[in-house]
Amino acid sequence: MVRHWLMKSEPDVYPFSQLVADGSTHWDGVRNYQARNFMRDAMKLGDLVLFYHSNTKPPHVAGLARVCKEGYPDHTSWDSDSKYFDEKSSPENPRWIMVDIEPLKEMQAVSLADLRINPALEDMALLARGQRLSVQPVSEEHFLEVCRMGGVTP
DNA sequence: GCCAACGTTGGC
DNA sequence: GCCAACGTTGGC
Repeated sequence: MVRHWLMKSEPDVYPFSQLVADGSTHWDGVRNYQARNFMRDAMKLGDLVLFYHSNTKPPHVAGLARVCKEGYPDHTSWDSDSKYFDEKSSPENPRWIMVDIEPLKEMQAVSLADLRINPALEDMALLARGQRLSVQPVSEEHFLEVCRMGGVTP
């Protein structure tokens, strides 16, 4: 079964266009346990991803991506030169996990405001007050609705 | 730039 | 195990 996800990236740091240019990327730097657990335990090859641009005006869903490698240790966690360095993580005992994703389709940007006013997305986790998970599950129904709003079919 | 919401840390 | 202090996220 293909699952559906939403992953946040700040476009100043890593925009969807960069993913398209790169062909694929490893999703390093997640340092939140809940998000890590999703990547470690639940994300599977071929799962579909809404690529969301946060901390920009306006925040929006920017494209569709797909998981192309399942969870494995995030090597930046034991790289003391990395801004994601965590002294409690090591190659022998990695604390943080990443997946690889690849671009699937570009889409028309769907702004957060447009998501909010769509009654079909009322229960979407992204829209819940105060939520800030950078990797989160999306129901198939919500996923397809966002795709429709962005003018793509997955 | 502000600040609400949330997660983590560490003293006790 | 509690909880205050602190740091981060991320919309506005």
